[in-house]
Amino acid sequence: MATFPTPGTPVRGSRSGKPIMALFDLLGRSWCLGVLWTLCKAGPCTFRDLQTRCESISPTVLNARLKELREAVLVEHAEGGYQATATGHQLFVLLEPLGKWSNSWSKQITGRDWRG
Amino acid sequence: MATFPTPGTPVRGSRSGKPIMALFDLLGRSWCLGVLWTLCKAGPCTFRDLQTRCESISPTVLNARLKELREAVLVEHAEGGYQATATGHQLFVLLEPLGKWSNSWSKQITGRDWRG
DNA sequence: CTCATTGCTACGTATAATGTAGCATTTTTT
DNA sequence: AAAAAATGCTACATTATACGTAGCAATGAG
Repeated sequence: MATFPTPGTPVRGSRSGKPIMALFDLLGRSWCLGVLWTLCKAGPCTFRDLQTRCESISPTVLNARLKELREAVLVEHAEGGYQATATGHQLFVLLEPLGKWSNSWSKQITGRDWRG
Repeated sequence: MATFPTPGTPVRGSRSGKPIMALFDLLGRSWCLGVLWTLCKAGPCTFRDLQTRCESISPTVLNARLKELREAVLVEHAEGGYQATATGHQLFVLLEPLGKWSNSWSKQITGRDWRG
C-alpha cells in the first residue's frame, strides 16, 4: 500500500526563516490547507460547519488551525462565523489552480477518474 | 509568541477522498512542500544536499518524504540524485507564485521586509 | 423549564517528527 | 593499495502533534 495519500488516504509539517518556507510550514500542518480551501469555497462557516465539511478533523486540531490562521491573518472570526480575510482570498486565488490539477494528478496515479 | 510560523519559526497534515484533499494531505506533511520546492529550484540533489538545503530536516523524515513523493510521482531517483519529475515540475509551476506572495505576506505580518 | 445546538476544552491514546549515533558502501586522497 | 572522508541511509529514544471521545458552559427554540 502507498505511504502517501492517494485520493482516499492519510498526511504531515516543517521549519525555516525565509517567507516561503514559513508559509510552507504553516500550510504544512494538518488540515491547514483544507480549512482555508473550505472557507474560501463555502464562505463563512461556523465551527460546527467546518467540523462537518472537513469530516474527520478533531475539534482540538480545528481550534489550533483556526488560531494559527487567524494569527497569520488568513482567516478572521466575524459575526456569522469564521471566514477568509482579503489576504486569505489572495492566497486562495493562487492555490485554486491546484483543484483542476489534482484531478489529472489523481488520474495519473490511480489510473482512473475521481468518481468517473 | 505566535503559534504559527512567522518567517523564522516552526509547523503540520490532514485526510480525505477528493483529489484536492488527498493532495493537501500529501503537501500537508512536514517538509513536503519544502523538499519539492528545493528540488525544483536547485535541480537534482543528493540526499545530503537536501539535508543541507533544508537545514534542520532529520534523515528519517527526509527519507519518508522522498519515498512518498516518489510514490506520488512528483520526484524520482535517478543517477545524479533526486529530482522532480515532469509532474512535479507541473505542480511547481502552479506553486511558484507563492514565492513572491509570501514576501508581501511576510511583510504584512512582521511589518518589515525579509532581510530588508 | 427543557431540550437541542453550538463552540469549544480536557484528556488519554496513537502517530509523527526530532536529533543523535552509527554502519555499510562509494569516492577521494595520499 | 590503504586510509580517510563523504554519502545514503537505518535505529532508537525523546518530544511534539494529531486523534477521538467525553463533556461542559452558553445560546436559542419550543
